[in-house]
Amino acid sequence: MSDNLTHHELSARYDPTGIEAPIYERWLGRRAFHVPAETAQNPYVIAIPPPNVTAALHMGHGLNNTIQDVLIRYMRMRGRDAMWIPGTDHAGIATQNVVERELAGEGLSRHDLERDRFVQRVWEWVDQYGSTIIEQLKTMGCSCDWDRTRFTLDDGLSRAVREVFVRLYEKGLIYRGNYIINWCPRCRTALSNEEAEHREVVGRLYHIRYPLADEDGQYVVVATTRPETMLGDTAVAVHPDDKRTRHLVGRAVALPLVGRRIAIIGDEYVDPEFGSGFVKVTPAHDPNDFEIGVRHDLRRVNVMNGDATINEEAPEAYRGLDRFVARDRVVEDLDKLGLLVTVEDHVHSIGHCYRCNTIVEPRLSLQWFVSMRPLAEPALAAYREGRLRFHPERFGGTYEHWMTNVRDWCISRQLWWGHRIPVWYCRDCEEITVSREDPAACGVCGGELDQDPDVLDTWFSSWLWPFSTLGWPEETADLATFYPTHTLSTAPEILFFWVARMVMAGLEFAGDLPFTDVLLHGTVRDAQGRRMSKSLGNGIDPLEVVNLFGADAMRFTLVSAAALGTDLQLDHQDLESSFRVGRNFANKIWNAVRFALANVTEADGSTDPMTTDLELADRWILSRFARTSETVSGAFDRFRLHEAADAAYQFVWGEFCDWYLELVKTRLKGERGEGSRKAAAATLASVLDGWLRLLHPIMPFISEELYCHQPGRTEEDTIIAGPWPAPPERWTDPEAEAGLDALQEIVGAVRNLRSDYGIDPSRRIDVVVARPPAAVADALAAETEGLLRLGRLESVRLAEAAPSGEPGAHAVLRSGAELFLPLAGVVDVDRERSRVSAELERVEGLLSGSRRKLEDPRFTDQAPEEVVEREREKRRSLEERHALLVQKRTAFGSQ
RNA sequence: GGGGCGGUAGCUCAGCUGGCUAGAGCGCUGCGUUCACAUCGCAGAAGUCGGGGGUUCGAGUCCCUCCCGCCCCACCA
Repeated sequence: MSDNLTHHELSARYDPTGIEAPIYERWLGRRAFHVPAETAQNPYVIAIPPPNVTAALHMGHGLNNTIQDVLIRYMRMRGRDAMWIPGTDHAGIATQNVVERELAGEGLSRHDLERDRFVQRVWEWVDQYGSTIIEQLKTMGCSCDWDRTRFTLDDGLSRAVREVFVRLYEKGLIYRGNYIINWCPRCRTALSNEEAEHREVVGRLYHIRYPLADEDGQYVVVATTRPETMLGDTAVAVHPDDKRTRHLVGRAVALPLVGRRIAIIGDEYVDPEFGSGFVKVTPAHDPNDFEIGVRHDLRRVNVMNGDATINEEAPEAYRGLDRFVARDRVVEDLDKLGLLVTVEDHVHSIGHCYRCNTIVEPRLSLQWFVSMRPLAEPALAAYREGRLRFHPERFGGTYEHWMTNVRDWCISRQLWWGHRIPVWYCRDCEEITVSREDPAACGVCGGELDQDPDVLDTWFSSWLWPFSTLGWPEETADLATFYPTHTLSTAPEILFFWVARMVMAGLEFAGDLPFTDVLLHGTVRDAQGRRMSKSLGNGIDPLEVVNLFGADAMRFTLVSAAALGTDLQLDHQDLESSFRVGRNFANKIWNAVRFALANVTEADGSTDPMTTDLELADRWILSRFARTSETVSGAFDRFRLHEAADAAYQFVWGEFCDWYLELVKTRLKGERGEGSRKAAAATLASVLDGWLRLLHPIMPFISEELYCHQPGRTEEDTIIAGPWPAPPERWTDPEAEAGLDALQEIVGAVRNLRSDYGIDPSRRIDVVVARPPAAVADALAAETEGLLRLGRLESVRLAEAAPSGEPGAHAVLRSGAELFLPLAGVVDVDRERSRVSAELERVEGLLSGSRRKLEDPRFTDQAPEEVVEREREKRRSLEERHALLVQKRTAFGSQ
């Protein structure tokens, strides 16, 4: 709270500047986010998806971390020991790339520095820039337990990585082998299947003649999208049953340009329906060909270097050429030899490096892998047994599909930044040492050891995050108390990279699921629906938004725009229009409270409204609050944050401000007596306090600020710790709701007629309500004063019937009552006649539909009783209105 | 080649297990210096819920099919 600020000093406009930061400091000062393991009875835990240390905060982070903070704050107020673990990821390739780029600016490569100095340099970079995103989260209001901040390269987490590697190795689930992997020639490292992003590109399909060896003039035709790989061909395959081609099995072709004699083999892999029926086989550059090679014991000729230039395995003419230059050269040379048959455009999907977008080269390489099948089984079972849930549910299917078809995970990376692979090779014997501790010498022969130069995939530390952050493999109090965590909120694109693997790791190493509920939020897009990205320059900086409108405005806007399972659009060129909803709402809240606080005393806030002489409006708002409270809680419980935001918004703006405050204004001034004032003030104070709490998870700053301004509260009081509103059952009051509903309808009808007839807003007029049902009459009697004020009326009169023969405006209400505004000289008979006719027509339509339903015994027999009853009620109301309207029209007709 | 998502007012989207006289915000039109708020108030116009078929007493909601966007997965050269 701003120092000693009283309600008199609240400005007419909400300005979050100068309010948010001190509140955050106050929370920190009270250690409001910290939960000691020793005292946690009923924990609720979220582990943050650790942002890359290289990352700057973008709207995706804005959304995801808002969601997590909303859940954490909600649970904290509900009395849970809500603990949110923050931290960052070392992001192997991404971070190494950033620093290498920086070096390039100095004309250096990492090799100029050598390994140790390069890694040192990355650490310096991380120390300097690494924590900015964490600082930025604070600006957004994130209530993380900062004492528990972790980094994936921390000592503790590194220990966890080694432990896991060794355990998997000992279990036989980690192996090393020569396989075709995805290779990024720019990053010069292997990638996992997930790290190769497949995108459709228009390429070419080249049809090439391979002359039969020992058979002048005869040839076979193969097709390929990567002609340069022919330099590494070691066979041509046909389907063994293909009548056209099977007779050639056992013969050989002379590989053009290379001159190698290679066999024609029969293999089931070949699709006889496709193309010529002949397939070139390059075991070192294609996963299928690799498999064929295994079956037929073919040579594997790797024709490329790590940078995808052609190596010495190929004829001299091509050596040193980049793969795409070589491709053109090969095609050109084949053409000159008359061996190029056709070239056609061909759309196909090829892998791109997820970090630098370079086209990935499938390449034979010696790498480390994790066998995933055994790990996937329990992870799949957990989902199928309902212990692991996805929101929205459909992602469960995606998860299941991936798990079912999971392939082994290539975990070695030819990088320097990351967790070094804990494997040592003996210089003197064949022994491989895999160890938790760095070994001094070969355990078998005592020879010198060399550690494997590679590091692990960055996700190999991320998949341990929910428990490595809590101290695993040590049996810490944190681990015992806070594991398993509860909710994981993240973007769907890392479902496989991270979420699925965390489930496997949690079950395998920590003995339990890492979380029970996975919340996948949508993508933040720009006004044209494009994904926000640095390269498009269409991103929005959350800090800029916070500066302009405040964190609460941003958070509210994001939450209310992100319905479960949907993307959200924001206009980066018009921040005001994008975030106006939240900004205006914050201002509305500010002013509502400002007004309320000017009208309640300390005593009012501590009075239980139920002990006062409640009037209709009081009973109504208490009832509405009770319902809203339930809706909001239910929505949070089901991860439907947007619904919670929506319900709170509608209640605060549409009910509390638009109706309740308007209705109690004069009462608060004591114009209707002290008892009436007291009831209004106590109700107001109570409901206000309640909805500030409802809003706190989404709008933590303004709710905290205003909460402290309430009478009787001091800076010692905070809203953050709760409690969450739990309105008593007896606040719910259907009768009051019906009464106010009737009042609202009447006010609405009066306003409508006034507006229609262009009656000067300052002119007070009379109204006649004819034949109101008792409940409506009671409501009118209870709130006559409110009705007069809101309808800008001079008087309201109840009557048996609307005056006939008198010029005026008419409306028929849902209750069957009739509204009449005597407006001699204003109301135009023709106009009134057509109004009534139009209304009659509408009612007739509805009525006939309703009758048709009720006359059908199948409806009355089969539909639930309450539905039928509601329909009868509707018909009754429509019939009355219909009769009245007919009467009106007749009256007009006779004039 | 599989799988999924979306198509509801001019725009962005809600509408969950079928009961809706289909909603919100923005925009638009008209009115407004009512003492919390013009970052406001009041009123209004605006929808064949993508097309067609089906199930049902009843369909925006379920099924089939077609059209149009988008996404994910996949080793057809």
